[in-house]
Amino acid sequence: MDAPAKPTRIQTQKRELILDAALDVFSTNGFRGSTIDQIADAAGMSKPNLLYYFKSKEDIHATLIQRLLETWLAPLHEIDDIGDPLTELKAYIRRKLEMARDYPRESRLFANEILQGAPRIMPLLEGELKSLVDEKALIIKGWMRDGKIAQTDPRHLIFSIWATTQHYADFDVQVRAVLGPDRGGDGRFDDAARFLEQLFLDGLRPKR
Amino acid sequence: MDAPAKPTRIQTQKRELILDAALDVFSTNGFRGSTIDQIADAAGMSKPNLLYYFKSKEDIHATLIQRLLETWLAPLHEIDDIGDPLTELKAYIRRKLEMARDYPRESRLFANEILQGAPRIMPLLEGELKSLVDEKALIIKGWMRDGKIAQTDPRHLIFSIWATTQHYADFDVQVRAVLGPDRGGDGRFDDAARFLEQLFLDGLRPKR
DNA sequence: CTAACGTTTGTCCAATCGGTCAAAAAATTG
DNA sequence: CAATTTTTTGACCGATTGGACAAACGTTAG
Repeated sequence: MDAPAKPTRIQTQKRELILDAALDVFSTNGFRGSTIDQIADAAGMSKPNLLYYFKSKEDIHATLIQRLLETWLAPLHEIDDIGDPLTELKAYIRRKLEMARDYPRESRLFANEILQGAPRIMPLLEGELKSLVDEKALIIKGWMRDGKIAQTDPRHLIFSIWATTQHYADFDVQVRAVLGPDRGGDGRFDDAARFLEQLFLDGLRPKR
Repeated sequence: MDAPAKPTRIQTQKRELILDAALDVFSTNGFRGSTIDQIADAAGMSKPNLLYYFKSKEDIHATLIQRLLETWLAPLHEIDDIGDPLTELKAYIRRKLEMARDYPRESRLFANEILQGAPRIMPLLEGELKSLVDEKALIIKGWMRDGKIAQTDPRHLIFSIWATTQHYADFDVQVRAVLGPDRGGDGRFDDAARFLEQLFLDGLRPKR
């Protein structure tokens, strides 16, 4: 009957250590570009030892992806039609930007997966993600009908928020290179936050 | 003295064929995720035959990247302060969106490179790209001083245009999955164009 | 025809890959 | 302590990889 056999303290610790190292490696090299040896090195253990905790490279990656998705969609879940629409959207943009700042590795892991055609999470995109977006698009559409925000395509609005915020994680090296060492430092996320708020609220047309 | 020995007709033809096949393969699998055999298969020739035209996998990739960058920055080059600022920016957004539609493979190749830390093009980002952005940021800053467009950060404005347009190439499978088979079709770029124009011009705050 | 040159491929090689295994080393339990 | 279980590792395996090479094939010029 093979009971699950609850994990020892060492097991949970080491598994966590491996997952953190693997996130480093996978997020910068992609799945195929990463080797078990690299991950084992980064985790400070031998390859067979790593394979004692995870039965394959796929297994590590799958665990990582699954965990990622839970936290990744949380900000979108939080959108509801209770508060003020513009405040709600501003808060969503801010949360997404904070995630790009605080969890850039997760963002890049996700980007790598999508770039390569999402072979491992396609069903999830068409299922859970699509219905979540559909649901939030309806809320946004309601705001538009009530004249609370401008009339536009709610789905492309969501895309544009994803794109602009995740850009600071996924294209980090480019952003840093262009801004130079001065503003490539810590201030760039504050600058981005200010800019995005203005863009999404009022656009570029000058006031008159 | 080893003259360059001008290439035969077959050589230029086959090299082009290989580059096209390699663009397919590299853009969906990344550099390390792609094999010479895959590229050779896609080009309809044997591996040694391919290596007769390019001396290594690196060589193919480098050629591809170099070529990409020439065309990739062309739209940004075209921005000047002769025309009307808002029209100029609208045109830039449109051109970038058309490139995402017509050259998605190039966009993904670039994204893959940046995601992995831009190991092969870092100097170019800090040199050519940075100075080009600096130059255009100055033009945009001028428009802002003249009150032609709203006061904001010109560099983050450029980032947001890159992010929102390239998103439709790099995250294509996600966009399609979320929009569903109906709007995942051909119309999505038109929808995106309409949405982005409104976003960048007037934002989301309702008119009153 | 034949010599010269450009093109193509089958075969091979060393390095690296994901993963196995048995045996040693630690840790835990009685 | 000894017995048992968990953890760690060195050695190894078959498959895949990037690339080399020489031989074969094709084409063209004399």
